[in-house]
Amino acid sequence: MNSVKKAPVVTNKELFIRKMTREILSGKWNPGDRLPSERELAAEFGTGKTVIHSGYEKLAAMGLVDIKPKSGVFVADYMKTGNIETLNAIVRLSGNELSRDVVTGILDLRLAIEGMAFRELCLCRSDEDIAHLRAFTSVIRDIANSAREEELAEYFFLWHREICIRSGKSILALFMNTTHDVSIAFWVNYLRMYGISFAVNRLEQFVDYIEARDGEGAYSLLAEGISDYLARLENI
Amino acid sequence: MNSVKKAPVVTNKELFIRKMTREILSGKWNPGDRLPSERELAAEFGTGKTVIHSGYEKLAAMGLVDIKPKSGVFVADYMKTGNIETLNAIVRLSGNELSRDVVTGILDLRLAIEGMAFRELCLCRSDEDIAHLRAFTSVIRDIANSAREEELAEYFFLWHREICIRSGKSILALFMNTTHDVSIAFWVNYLRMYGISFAVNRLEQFVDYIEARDGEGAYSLLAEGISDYLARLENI
DNA sequence: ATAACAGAATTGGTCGGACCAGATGCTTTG
DNA sequence: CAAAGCATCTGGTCCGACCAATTCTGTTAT
Repeated sequence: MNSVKKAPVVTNKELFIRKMTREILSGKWNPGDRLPSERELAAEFGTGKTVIHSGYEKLAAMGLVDIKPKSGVFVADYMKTGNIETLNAIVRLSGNELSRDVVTGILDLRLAIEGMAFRELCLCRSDEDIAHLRAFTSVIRDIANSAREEELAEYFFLWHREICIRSGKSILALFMNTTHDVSIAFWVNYLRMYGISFAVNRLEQFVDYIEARDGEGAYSLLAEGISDYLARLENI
Repeated sequence: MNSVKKAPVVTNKELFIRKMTREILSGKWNPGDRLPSERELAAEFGTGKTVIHSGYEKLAAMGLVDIKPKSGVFVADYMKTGNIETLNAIVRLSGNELSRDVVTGILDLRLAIEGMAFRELCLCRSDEDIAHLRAFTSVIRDIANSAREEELAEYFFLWHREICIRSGKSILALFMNTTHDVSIAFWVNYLRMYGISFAVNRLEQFVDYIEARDGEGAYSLLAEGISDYLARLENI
């Protein structure tokens, strides 16, 4: 667990992005507010204009900021006009501590998307699909005790993405990918709450349903698991 | 409200991005291929390294390219690791001509997400919600004949996004936003196929269902509309 | 007094070249 | 033959200058 990790150099660009993200998400600025010009901030940070510009571009990609060319940079109404990257930014900032509203929303979505994937997969599954999923599950079980928390969460994410890929509806997989950061935060929480062996057993139950082509069964298991998770959150 | 993003002058950066996007999506490069270094391309395009770097960053955000710091830039396996931005990039490049697979996938997703929003909204709707939606519908009807095709599509997109916003599940709205470009392409097609007045009448029917708190009715109308659209596509 | 207009100031967007540090690969060395 | 050392390659950051569109401001004409 010797996480020497990087962190040796924090660039001005990164510093600027972090500061603005924090200020915007904390509500220091309101949607519609005009932010300081690139030149002002460049002077304040003691850097060139390019650094600030590049940072603003990144913030715009996260949906936190609205750049009006030759006019100014404004705080976006990110809850209305934001995208999934915005959500990822929020998650990154708040670590694994998500508000219950956000968690509920995410899980509703997962149920909608992954539920559809389960149903489709049950209709079109091949023996090879089953074999692959079982092998995948075994791998997870094997590394369960040696892997780091986030690493394990990544595997669970990949397992469920595999469902979307093999369902034949590749768009669903693209959607799963966009929720990557959020999903990792969720799985870390989930694994802490239920324990690893419970979670792995769940995966095997899913495969059983898919093998039996029981789409409704798989869906119900997913729905039940999610509502139980939310109920536990209530009690905390 | 970003409607028209005309580029009066095509910058080198934009030129570079377009060229690479075209080459990657056309299959000239294969996933995993190493792309030319920033310096090489800078020389080829007769520009500085910053331009290429910034362009590569954009391509990475679109999920088309995988940047390995201090090592190289590689073509991403965008169909597996891409996100919705990738899809938007594809749509932008291919104009409004979408493959049937993509359209089907998108509509499945819309049904999953928006269907959930309709059901939720029917449970929690206020009189103010109804009034607002009716007013919105009227506005669309009024401008129907004077607005450009894309402009009108934008309004239909915003109307349906409003459903997600007012459903109370703000995450759903964020998801809708990420599919903006794709959705516009869809609506342009839809309006050509069914005509404007039919489409506007649909909106009013939805409001009627919401007012009656008939979530299943709204869902069925949406599902039936989508499957009819897909059936018509078959026949072309 | 007000409206229209010209030009100045301000804004984001682009650009090229310089420097940095990590990754790579070839050469030398034990 | 393998390991250490070093030259060279890579992307990442940064600066300062220039460009063009927008916005502000002060003047002029009605």
